[in-house]
Amino acid sequence: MDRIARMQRIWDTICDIPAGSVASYGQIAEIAGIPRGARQVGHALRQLPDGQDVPWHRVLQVSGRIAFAKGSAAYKEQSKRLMMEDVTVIAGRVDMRKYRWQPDLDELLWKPSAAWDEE
DNA sequence: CTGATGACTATAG
DNA sequence: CCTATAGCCATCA
Repeated sequence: MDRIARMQRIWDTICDIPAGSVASYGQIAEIAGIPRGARQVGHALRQLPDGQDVPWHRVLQVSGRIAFAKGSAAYKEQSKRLMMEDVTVIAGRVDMRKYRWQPDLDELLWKPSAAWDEE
């Protein structure tokens, strides 16, 4: 799997996160078929071109914290977007137990590109 | 090839 | 809860 395909799968997986839910970098990596690829998810998002419909703001650290430095422009933007989806953000933190995305088997089967077709 | 880096994570104190 | 450490792994100089 080359660099482009990996990015594409990461973006595709993030696009599956429903509004009002969030996921961690590691969770996205795992679903995209890249175990221990949390940093690669961050890397793919860093390269994300503007004007794309990828809901990058729904991706948080496993602790529920926003990955950007508190007060930075990106931090504010992400916080704002989450609030717009009725996700409560307190001091840059989200309650993962409440908002964490939990795709069921059907949802995964519906998008085979994600979980098992790695070759 | 080697070492540094980073939108990460798990663990220990 | 926070910091420090140690793994992690694709990229890049």
